[in-house]
Amino acid sequence: MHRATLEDVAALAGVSIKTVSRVVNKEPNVSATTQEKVAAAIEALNYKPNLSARNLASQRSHLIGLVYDDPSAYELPSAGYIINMQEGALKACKQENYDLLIHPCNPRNKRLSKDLQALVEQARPDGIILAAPLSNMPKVFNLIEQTGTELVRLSPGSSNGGFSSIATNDEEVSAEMTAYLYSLGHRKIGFITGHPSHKAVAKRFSGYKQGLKNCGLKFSEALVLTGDNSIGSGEICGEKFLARNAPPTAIFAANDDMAVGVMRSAEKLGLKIPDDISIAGFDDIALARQVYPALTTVSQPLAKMTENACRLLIQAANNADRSVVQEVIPCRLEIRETTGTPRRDR
Amino acid sequence: MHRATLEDVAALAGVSIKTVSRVVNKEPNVSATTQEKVAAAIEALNYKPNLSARNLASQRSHLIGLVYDDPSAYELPSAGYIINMQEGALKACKQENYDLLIHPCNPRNKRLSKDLQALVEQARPDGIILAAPLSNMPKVFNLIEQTGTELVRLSPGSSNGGFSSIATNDEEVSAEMTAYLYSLGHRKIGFITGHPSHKAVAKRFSGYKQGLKNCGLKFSEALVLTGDNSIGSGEICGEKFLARNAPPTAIFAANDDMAVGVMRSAEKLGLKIPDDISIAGFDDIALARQVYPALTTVSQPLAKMTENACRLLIQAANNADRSVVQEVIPCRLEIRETTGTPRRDR
DNA sequence: CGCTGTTATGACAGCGTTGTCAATCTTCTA
DNA sequence: TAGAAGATTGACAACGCTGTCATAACAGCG
Repeated sequence: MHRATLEDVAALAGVSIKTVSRVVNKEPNVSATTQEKVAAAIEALNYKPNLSARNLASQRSHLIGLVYDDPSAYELPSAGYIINMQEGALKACKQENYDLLIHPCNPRNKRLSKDLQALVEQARPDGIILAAPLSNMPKVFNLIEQTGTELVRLSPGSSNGGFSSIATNDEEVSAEMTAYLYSLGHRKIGFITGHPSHKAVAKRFSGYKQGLKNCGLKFSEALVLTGDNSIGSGEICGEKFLARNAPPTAIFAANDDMAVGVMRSAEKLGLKIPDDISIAGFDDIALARQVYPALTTVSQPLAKMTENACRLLIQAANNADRSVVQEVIPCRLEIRETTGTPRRDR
Repeated sequence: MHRATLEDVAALAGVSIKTVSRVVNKEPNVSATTQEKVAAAIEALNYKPNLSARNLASQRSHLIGLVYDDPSAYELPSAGYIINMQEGALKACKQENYDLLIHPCNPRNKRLSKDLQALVEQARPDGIILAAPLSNMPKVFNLIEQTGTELVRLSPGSSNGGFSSIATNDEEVSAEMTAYLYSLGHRKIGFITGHPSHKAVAKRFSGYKQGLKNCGLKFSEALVLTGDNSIGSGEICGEKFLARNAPPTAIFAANDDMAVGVMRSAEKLGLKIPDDISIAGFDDIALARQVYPALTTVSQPLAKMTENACRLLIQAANNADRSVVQEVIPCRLEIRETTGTPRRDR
């Protein structure tokens, strides 16, 4: 099955291939009548530009690479996270006539550098989106920078002046969640922090402290336990909190998995959620909606983040405009069923 | 940053570009000494072939399209499903030096045809993998066939002679699960079937019937309820079953979501799983491992399926060998904690 | 030693675009 | 109305590779 080329269209429209190319690419300085003739010919022949030829001639690949932690190396709950990121990136790519290359990779693997180099040097995407936690590994983003490929980091732990990034307001929204718990009547709000390597967790913790301060509560080390981001660790921390004589009336966990763990520990003790204990998480993973009662949490605008990142990269590819952009997109409190007014008698 | 081309390598090695091309593509008839010289030059210049140029010249895109139902149009639990499919396809692509284009699409959208046409005619992948349930829509696969793009259908409801496909043994493994419940001592095994449009569900139901037969139990309509594949419908069916005077001692649901619904209904009634009631699902979604107790289910070799599909397509692209292959990959029983010996006193 | 058949190598023409630059045609200004 | 400025169009050379075909080198044979 033969596919129409510029030449075919040009012949039918009675113009040169360059003029057709101009119409296809919406370049200026083509008369209205010519445009119509060409458009008709394109329609008649169902002409679609050949991407390989276009890419070769224009020295661009019209490809964006989305690089993230390989989920098959872990437990699977991160799937929803990845799908959300893909969704946003796909949306932007589709609109801009780009294609998306997904590239899960395992940072614990020694071949990581080779692997990334393969992406950059083989497929040669016009830009790369680097998701957390990879976005916080200098080894990774320096490698990409060296190749000269445009880069946007997602949720960077610390803003590095040299790179564009899209971040969320983890700290502020954590303070907001704390204030929300306060507003329900809670005065003893426990916090479960997570693995320290996860930069976002540190921000959430500091947001919690700020939130207490804003409400006029004072921070107490006794109300903080440390987990490792897993459901199991949340369960253990939950048990510790709830075994106390005067346990907190609300527990805010730095991620959803740990919050679900706390829910399990409460169920085991026969406590009623949220009457006996309010629980809040962070991330809004799919599980947060699937547990019963549904978990109050913070949802991150993941799709929006990758979408904007894509747009940034495509813009840079178009303009050769290498300005550094650092955007912050706010998270949203997702109030569901695990938070409520504390019991009078506690 | 200038990238080495064939010409650069050829100059350094003192041969023609065609010879370098031969070495790169492992074509025959290059002397050992020449090969070494060229290999050294490639190494020295860190030469990587330009895919656009290669694709343009060879009339192939070295791209595989993975087409599946858009998860953002639904609830999100399907994320794990998609990630698994991507995983297998990525593995095969990486090995064969192909790239993967992911293409979620919404079959309820009127622009579906346009959308698929855009994929086929713009990106021009060398092959397309069509996931269920899209793989069962003639409108969809006929459209792709018309474009002449190589196609593999995943889990086709009915084998259509004209297309290659990768399927699972849903029927057999459902019989196996039924037999497993029998072997635990269950003699009254309920089944919850799902939305009839889901072809796989019908196969699972018929497998259940076959399983009963194999065990010498006789099938009874009274032990079958119909849900709609959702958690909620599973909960309702569970309530109906468990409210009976002599409820089944085991319930096998046609998918995990409904099985989780049954778990909820049992919990509400204060029943202990698996002592009071055994529950089994099908799919092995992430949630199956996250609920407590963990759900006994059937896991589908999704990654393996897409991996093989990819291989098939790439082979076809290489050989111009258009033979139709219909492969069946067996599922695995995932025995976890929701199934056990039935109580004596029931 | 000349002939044939095989192996090894290179020259060169595409592949279907885009980018550059020159040519032509209009329109406007003085 | 000549000349300048701008708008419109096309010729042609890249882009970096693969495929085809011609040629060169070399072996085996009578």
